[in-house]
This record gives sequence, C-alpha cells and structure tokens, in this order.
Amino acid sequence: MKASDIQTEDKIFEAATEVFQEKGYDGTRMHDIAQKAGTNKALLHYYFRSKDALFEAVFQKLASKLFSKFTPILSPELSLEEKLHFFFREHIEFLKENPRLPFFIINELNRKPERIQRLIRNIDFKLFYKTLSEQHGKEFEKYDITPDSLLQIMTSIAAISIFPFIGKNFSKSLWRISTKISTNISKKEKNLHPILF
Amino acid sequence: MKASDIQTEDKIFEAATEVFQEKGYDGTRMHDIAQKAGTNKALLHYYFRSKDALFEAVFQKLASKLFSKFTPILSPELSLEEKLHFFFREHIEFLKENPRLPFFIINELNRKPERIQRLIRNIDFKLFYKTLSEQHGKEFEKYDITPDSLLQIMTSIAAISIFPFIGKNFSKSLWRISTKISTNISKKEKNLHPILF
DNA sequence: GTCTATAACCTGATAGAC
DNA sequence: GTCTATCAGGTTATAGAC
Repeated sequence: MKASDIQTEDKIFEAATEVFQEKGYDGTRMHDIAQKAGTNKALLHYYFRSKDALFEAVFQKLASKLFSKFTPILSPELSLEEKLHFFFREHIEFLKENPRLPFFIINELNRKPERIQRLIRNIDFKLFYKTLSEQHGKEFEKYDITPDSLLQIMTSIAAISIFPFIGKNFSKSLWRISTKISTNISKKEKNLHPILF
Repeated sequence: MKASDIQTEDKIFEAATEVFQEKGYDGTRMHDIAQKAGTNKALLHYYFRSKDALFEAVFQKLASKLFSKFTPILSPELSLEEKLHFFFREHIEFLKENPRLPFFIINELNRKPERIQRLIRNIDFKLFYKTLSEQHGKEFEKYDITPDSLLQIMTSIAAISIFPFIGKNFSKSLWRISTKISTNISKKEKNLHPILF
C-alpha cells in the first residue's frame, strides 16, 4: 500500500464523514462524497465496497467519539462537583467543534434501532449507580438520589448540553433574534440550578 | 366532491403524516404512503400533485400543532409557577402522544433552513421579555432574570421536556436497562430544581 | 490505483382506460 | 375518482481500459 492510497482512502472517509453528518444516510449521494473528496464514485466502491459499508465505518467512528465523552463520569479521582464542571465544559467544548454529531447519532439510532443493541457494550445501570453512590455517598444521601432520579438528572444534564445544538434552528424559528447558542455557563445560572454547578 | 373523495384525501394525508414523521422526507417512498393509505401512487399525485407538495402540507400542519403549545406562556392569567406546571404537564402529555414530532420538525429545519424565516411569524424576543417581566416582575427581580438568562432558562426547559423523547434511543444505547422515558415530575425533582417547580 | 462508460435498479410522475 | 402501465430521470454498483 503506497502513501497515496492511504491519502485517497482518508480523503474519501473524511468527505463521507462530513456529508453523512450534514445530510444523513438517505439524503447523501455517493456522487457528492466523491466530489468533495476530489475523486469519482468508482473509487468509493473500490475502497469501501458499498454505501452501506462506507456509512457503517463513518458511524462507528463518530459514535465512539461521542460516547467516549461520557466515561470520565465514573472516574474516582473527581468530586461530584468537579465531574459536573468537567462534563459541561468538556462536553460543550466538544459539541462546539462537532455541532451536528448528536443529531446525526440520534437520527441513525431512529432509522436503524437494531444498532442500539450492538453499538456499545452497554453499561449496566445498576452497577453504574452502585459505583457512583459509593464514590459520592454524602451527596447522594443529602439529595436523596435514587436510581430513578439519577437517571432523570443525567438525562436532564445531557438534554441541557446537547439540545441547544440540536435545536438551534428550532429556537431560531421561534424568536426574531440573532440566536447565539446559549452554552455559556454564567454566574447567574449557578444561582438558578444549584444542583448542577 | 363526494364523501368518498374526502375520505381518500384524508386517508392519504394521514398515512403521509405517519410515514414522513417516521422516515423523514428523504427516507419516505410515495409507494409506502400509498400502501399505508390503501390506494396507489397515482392518487397521491392526483390529490397533492407532488411529493414536495404533500410533504409541505404535512409539515405545516405538524409545525403549527407543535408551536401552538408554546403560546400559553404569555397568558396574563397565570402565575409563573402555574405556567411552568402547565407547560411541563401539557407539553409532556402532548409529546407522549406525538413522540416523533419534535425530531421531525428539527430534522426538517436542518434540511431546509430557509423554512425558518417563513415558518411562524416570529415572535419579537425583546417584546416577549418585556411582556413577561411586567407580568412577573417580582420573580424576575428575585432571580435577576435578564433577556440572556431568560433565553437560556427557556432553552433548558424545552430541552428537559423534549430531549427525553428525541434521545430515547440515545439513552437506550448507553444503559443496559429497559428505559422508560423519564418524564414524571416527581417530588424529588422539585427539591432538585427549585426554580422549575 | 484511477478513471470513463454503462449496467441494473429504483422512484417520482404521468398517460390513458375504466 | 380510481387504477394499471409506463416513462424519464437519477442512483448505486460494476466492467474494463489505462
């Protein structure tokens, strides 16, 4: 395999990553990917065999990229407060660079629900709760955090950080303003959501 | 126009509403709609001329259905607390019956951003803020709610209610549990998000 | 490895009989 | 109004020359 091979394959993969994120599987044309990569359709099939296979490669890469952002939550070195700070800061920073990624993943999980089973070696929630409640016993008692409420809280946290990116155009439709994505964690918000900050 | 005409047109429109919500514009085949409506492709074109026109009809209906849920926020009869209760209860009840609707709308706003301009006669946010702050001056002062923070708070509220439906499969991918959508407003949540309840 | 030409198939849209 | 048959255009995939 020569250097030029890798270059072409990479170019195609990069172009595919962009176009699939932008248009979704159904909206993407192999022709568009080829054009963006500066080659032709035949080479896409030469390197990746089919649209499905190319998409699968892109999806797996992007999915693990996104889901890996959730792992520091279990780190035993961090306090609960640090985790929340860390998660919001890191996650939102990441989302700013990949604003279409969550939508892309969610879209594909809807289109092919069978992915869900085999995507990630799913985490056992009971074990997850146990680990977290051991690490942060004091806070869990203080706020009476049960498995149920933990799941709700985590869903809300994910919602607050992810939704502004997904729903950017949604708010734009509603308001006659130049909507900046509201992802700055201001001092005021600290007062409003004491549990979160 | 006979009664049977209306019936057929309605059947097609209903079927289209379902399939478009399920698969999105690109993923939808006219054939599938026809089959679901119990007729054939020719009739779809007879009543709605083109796929685009049929989609447009469905989209407008669904969009106004969703956006109308946001209007009670300005009602002068309700206290701030009542509005929040009302919004969460009504909105989540509505989303339970139309779980794919927000995703559908967001998807289309991404696909055709030019919709945003003409979708709803956009609300002037400055005026909206003024009206609200006059209605709820006490609370706005107590919590020091500025236009910026109001927008953030409302985005977060929308996020918390909408995201569980959009991201249902997202959480399913993460956790090895039978995920019930966590939309119950529990007493515990009241303690956790004092501003919201 | 790369490219052009083309096959094989699918999809939206229409013509025309009933 | 309804249906079958078919067209025209586009899309994935492959064959074959270089």
